[in-house]
Amino acid sequence: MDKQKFYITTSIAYANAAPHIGFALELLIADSIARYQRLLGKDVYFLTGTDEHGIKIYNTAQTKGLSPQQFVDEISNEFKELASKLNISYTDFIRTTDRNRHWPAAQRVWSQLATKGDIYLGHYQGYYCVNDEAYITETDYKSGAYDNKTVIELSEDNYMFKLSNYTSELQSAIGNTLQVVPAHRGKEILNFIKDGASDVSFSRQQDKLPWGIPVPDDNNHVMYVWSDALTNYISAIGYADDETKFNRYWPADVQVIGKDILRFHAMIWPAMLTGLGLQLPRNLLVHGFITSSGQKMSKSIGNVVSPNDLIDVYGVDATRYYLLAAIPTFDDGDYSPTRMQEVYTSNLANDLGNLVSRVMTLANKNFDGIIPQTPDHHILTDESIATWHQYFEEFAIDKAIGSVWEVVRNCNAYVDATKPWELSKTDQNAANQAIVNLLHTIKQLSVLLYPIIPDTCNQIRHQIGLHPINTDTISLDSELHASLPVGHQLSTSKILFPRIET
RNA sequence: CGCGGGGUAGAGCAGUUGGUAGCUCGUCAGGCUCAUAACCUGAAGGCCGUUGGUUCGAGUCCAACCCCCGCAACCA
Repeated sequence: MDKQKFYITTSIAYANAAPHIGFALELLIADSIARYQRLLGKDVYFLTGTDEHGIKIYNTAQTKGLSPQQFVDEISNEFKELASKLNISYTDFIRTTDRNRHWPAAQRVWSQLATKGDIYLGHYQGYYCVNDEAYITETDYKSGAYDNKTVIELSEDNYMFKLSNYTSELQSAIGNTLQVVPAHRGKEILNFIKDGASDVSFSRQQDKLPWGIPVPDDNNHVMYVWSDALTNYISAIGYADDETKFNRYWPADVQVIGKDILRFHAMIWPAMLTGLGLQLPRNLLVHGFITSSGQKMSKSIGNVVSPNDLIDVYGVDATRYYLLAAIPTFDDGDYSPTRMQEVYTSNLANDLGNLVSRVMTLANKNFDGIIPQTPDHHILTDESIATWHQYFEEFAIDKAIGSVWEVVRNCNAYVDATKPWELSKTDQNAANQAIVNLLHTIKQLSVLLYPIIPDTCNQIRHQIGLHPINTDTISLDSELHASLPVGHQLSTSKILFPRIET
């Protein structure tokens, strides 16, 4: 295997509730990057998964009368179903309850850090809610949410991780060996640790947290979230049991996360890796949150948007398009039914769908769908292709899509400018030429948009008589530049995005 | 209090090193008929948060202030 590797991860979703649209966004960002990298011919390893330990899960399972394992099996499946419904091209799905792959790796990480002296027995001081049987944060406590419950302040033995030892390493890594995208998120972290990072607790007492990975050599303790969940990124690729695989794929090229878990991924995780003597992930891509009609999504407001509902009404690709194109990749974005309808109708049905439809009809009417000549004009310029590449390399998915849409609009303008239906009355050859030029561009679009709306791209390719994109064998250059051969037969035309009335 | 982000046409956003303010959607008016009543062209619409400063000239630099959002460490 001489292909260049590309390792990309999403965060692992916490398996205590049904999938949220925010996680759909994260899956899609990662998926579009993974697909793009495959177009470049790389051997892409795309990891996602679920985080299945912790007191919340333990308690929720009890409430439902299920064992914790039964419960997380169910939830984990829901996440897998969402991923397949969204057409996510992941290559691996890691679960933190996986005792064959994950536990040994997490325990190995622990032992190595302990041997190095980075883990010590210290004290956790904080709040604990007796009713919920859960540790809570000071912020939670002060928020008022626990006013009716019994909250005690406690101090107990916990294993701590010497994050404080790694302050200077983190400071020199962020923005260099570890790129935080967008860069201002990195600044946020640097600012935060400028007076030094504090140690974090790595374990909880087994009697209070019965659902987790045992700490090596101490039965009274169970791993707390950081040492457990963060290691998924290396446990999945064989940190404990497959050195060859591990050496091939680590370090990760991109780790996609939400802004809520930035600190853990930009501080604790790189510190752990440094302690283990491993390289840091090259990029940490931080996306924002989705608001619902301008408001924070919350159950109490009742404005939570389910990714499944969107897919049911608009289809996978329209959902993918909305989340990737209409939500800025690096910032918060808004979802509203009105905007969804607008984006669907305007961009997908009118711009793209109608373009394909009108060109197919022209091709059938003018030369029975049999390609009569080769293109002589490029609507898609090399410059546009370069821009597309650049945005994908920068992970600015929304901008990459925007650059392609310019081409779509240029195609529509080109149809109107050349007027093949009029030309054909006086100069059939010129009319055919314009149509061939358009078909060639549509073929190119089916490649450029593949990372975003893969099904649609393959449908377009089917209509113009081409095989689906096969990223195992693709050569991006020839796929983009080779024209449909003279004599090539197009297939039948079909509406890509039917109008949806609401 | 502190740190980070943001305040630009009705809405959502771009605006590189300072030099006549752009894009998408929406609105209005034309054009076209190949197409999913789709497409194309044009127009209207902005004291670029406020005030002061630097400059021949600032959305773009400096200062102060106002408003919105996030973070404020164990939230899995």
